[in-house]
Amino acid sequence: MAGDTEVGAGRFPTMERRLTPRGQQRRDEIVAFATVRFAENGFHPTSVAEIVGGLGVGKGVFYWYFASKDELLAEILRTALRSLRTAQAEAVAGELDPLRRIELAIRAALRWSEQHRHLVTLIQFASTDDRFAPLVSLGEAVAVRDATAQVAEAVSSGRVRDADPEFVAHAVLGVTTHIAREFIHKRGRPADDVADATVAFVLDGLLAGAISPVG
Amino acid sequence: MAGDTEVGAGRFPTMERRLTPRGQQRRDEIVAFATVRFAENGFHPTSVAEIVGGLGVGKGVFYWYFASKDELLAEILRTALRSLRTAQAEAVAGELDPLRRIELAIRAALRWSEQHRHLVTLIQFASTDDRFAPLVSLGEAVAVRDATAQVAEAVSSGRVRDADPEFVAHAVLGVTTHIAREFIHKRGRPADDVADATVAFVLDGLLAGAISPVG
Amino acid sequence: MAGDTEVGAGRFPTMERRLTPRGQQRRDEIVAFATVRFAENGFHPTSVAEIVGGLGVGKGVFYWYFASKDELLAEILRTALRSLRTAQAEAVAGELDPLRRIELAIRAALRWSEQHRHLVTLIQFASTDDRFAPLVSLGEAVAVRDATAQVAEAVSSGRVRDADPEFVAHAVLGVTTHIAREFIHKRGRPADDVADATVAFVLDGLLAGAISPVG
Amino acid sequence: MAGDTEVGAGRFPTMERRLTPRGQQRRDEIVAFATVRFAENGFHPTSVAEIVGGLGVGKGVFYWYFASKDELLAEILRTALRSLRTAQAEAVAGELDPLRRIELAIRAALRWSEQHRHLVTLIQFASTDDRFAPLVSLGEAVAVRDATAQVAEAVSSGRVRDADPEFVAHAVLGVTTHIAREFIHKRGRPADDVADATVAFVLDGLLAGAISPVG
DNA sequence: AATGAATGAGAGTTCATTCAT
DNA sequence: GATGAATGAACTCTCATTCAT
Repeated sequence: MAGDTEVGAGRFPTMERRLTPRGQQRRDEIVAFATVRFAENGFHPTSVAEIVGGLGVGKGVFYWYFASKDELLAEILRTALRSLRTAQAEAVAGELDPLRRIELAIRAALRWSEQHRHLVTLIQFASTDDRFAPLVSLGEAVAVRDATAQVAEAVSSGRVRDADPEFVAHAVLGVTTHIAREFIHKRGRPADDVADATVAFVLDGLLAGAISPVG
Repeated sequence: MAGDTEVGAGRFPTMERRLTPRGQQRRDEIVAFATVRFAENGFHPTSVAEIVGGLGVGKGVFYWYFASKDELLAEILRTALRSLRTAQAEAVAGELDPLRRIELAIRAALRWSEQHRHLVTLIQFASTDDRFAPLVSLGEAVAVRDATAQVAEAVSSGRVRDADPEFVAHAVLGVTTHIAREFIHKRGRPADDVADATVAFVLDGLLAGAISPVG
Repeated sequence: MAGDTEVGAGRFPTMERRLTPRGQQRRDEIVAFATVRFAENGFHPTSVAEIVGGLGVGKGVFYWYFASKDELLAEILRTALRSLRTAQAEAVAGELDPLRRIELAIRAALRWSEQHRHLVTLIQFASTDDRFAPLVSLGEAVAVRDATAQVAEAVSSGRVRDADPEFVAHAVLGVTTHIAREFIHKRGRPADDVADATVAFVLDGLLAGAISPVG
Repeated sequence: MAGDTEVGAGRFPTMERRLTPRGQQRRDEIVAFATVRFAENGFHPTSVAEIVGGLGVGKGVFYWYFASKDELLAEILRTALRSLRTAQAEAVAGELDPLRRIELAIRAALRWSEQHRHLVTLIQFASTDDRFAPLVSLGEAVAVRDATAQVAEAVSSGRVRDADPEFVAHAVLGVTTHIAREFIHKRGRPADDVADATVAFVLDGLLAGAISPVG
């Protein structure tokens, strides 16, 4: 994963402040609390007053740690995408087979989604807002780039049908994110079960393994 | 498409008002203008003042035709989802083969997305907002129900591998919507080209038709 | 006074809004009330809440008529400077003798200062704030330009000692504004009496007419 | 300069604190930095956070040395006015001729203005704010009182035309301060050149030394 | 049907000041 | 002496909505 630069570096510059352990803890509290509220209530409808009120602190505290409400969301997104990326990187570490890497990445994404449903909701919202969408795109781009490379390799070795690797990578991303929301979040299915079905769909589509051949 | 009831009937009650042709035109203007602004600027950041200002009318006009800003969005969504549904229904009309019906529905969805990118953006946003998400879910539910039925039929006739039809239907929906945004909206690819690749992915997954068998 | 263009046209664009007579009246009320408060309390210490509270109207009213608090001050300044300019222009109208024109302009300025002490205070404050100083400079520039021309003419006809006309014009401006504040505003002396002494000082300085010649 | 009492003793009581040399230096740094920021940015718009941030110290430092932001400005003003007064006193020391004393005081004021433009700006601002204006008035009063005495003496000896000495003193003050801002600060002219013209204007007005007598 | 005017709660943000460490 | 953290009132400004005309 060479060239993996920090995303969204230009916009929403992180507030650089020397923090004591107590300060760092406060900051984390704010992030955690805001993440839940943003996800459950929506970003715009959740006010700064609500956040600091919920934490029982003064308004100034918020602006001591974050330059703005936007910047807080940007930070949440950056952290979330980095976490997802890390989870996937760890899952595929050591695996050389491209198809297995894709499978492991899907499983990792679904497991991550199961554990971070609020972040998934926030990422989805962010991708609909012009100010935050680039952050999400950049975050996704890393995963897509990796998946694209695996597919390309599998295609060239003949183990995957001839298809545009980038297109296929996005198709996999689309399946995975939608399935996570629909089956893991809405219906509470276990990530691992959902992953089996997702991997099957991604590898075989509708037809492969069907009893009677297509007309 | 039996059982197709009007979605979201309870909430956001449509303002029933007898409108003159001139009045209907005004109303349509508002809907059209607001759709674009909501999609480009975001729903929350777009104010009613901006909408009426952009149309050069007074604020009263807005509230003459719509009970609230929320209700306007609800109406846009309802109309949009109905339009998509209609496009798909027309596309599959007369076709009896379940796999062909699915293919045609995908193609119709992509073509519709190409022509209504603002609505696609709005639908995506709406699904992240608790107040509007049910509307979207209900709208999607119709398409999913139909696709589920087709898949079930195809599975029972052995033409599709044994899989949970509803899961597969959602997988198809996930692929289609993500691909529409990524390739049609962001990159401006023609819907028909994208549709070919999408259908291939949905039917064959990664493996089918590969040269060398999987290890 | 050819070339007399509207000052400060670029910054602080006036909010163009069609106003009903009632609206115009409201707007004027705000201007009048704010002028007094700004002058007595200071611009920064006077809040918008104080203004609307004092008028017994809602906060929105302020922003219906003015884009911002800054813009309101800019408008007050523009109006004030235009009023002063007009008063001076009317005072010198028809007079051809350059020295008499200067005298009449001084008298007009002092009389105007007597009647608009709040505006004088505001102009002085504005000239200390980078955002508003250009407005004041531009306003003054008109008067200075005119005075400079009169002085130049008087110098060339030998009726005024050889001096840099622009410098002298500013010197006259400096005397007049300071004297207005010190004697008319602080001590409440009548403008006309003060004007006599001011004119005498400007024309004669300390020495002219002294009994014994300077050493 | 008998009767020269410390001005503004009642308000803004100076924080009496025994300071180490290091402490005194810190304090001076704050004064110097704040003076520039107050002058360039405005007093109200410049926050304490900005000042301590610019010096790279914590907020506590500020409040260790100054009771409040207002008190800091008061101190800056007091120091500035004392400095100006001292400069003038030194300039006229030993000179007995009243007209020469006035001339020397003007020259000293202009030279001081050239070297302390930020302070000049601050003094001007302070005189527009009710809380600080008395400080400035008191500071000016000293100079005016002295000038008034000189003028009175010159008038009684017949070397200056019969005029209200206090009025004339203020007229001189008005010319001098305005000219300093306009020609020294804005246009960067050398103080000594400007002083020549200022003294000429003050002594001769427009007319003295003109070629042809006034009509 | 439509307008301009008004509302006022509430938004995000700032800031002088205080305080525990 | 000095820090980072915290306070919370006050600030400017926005906005969905209502209403008299």
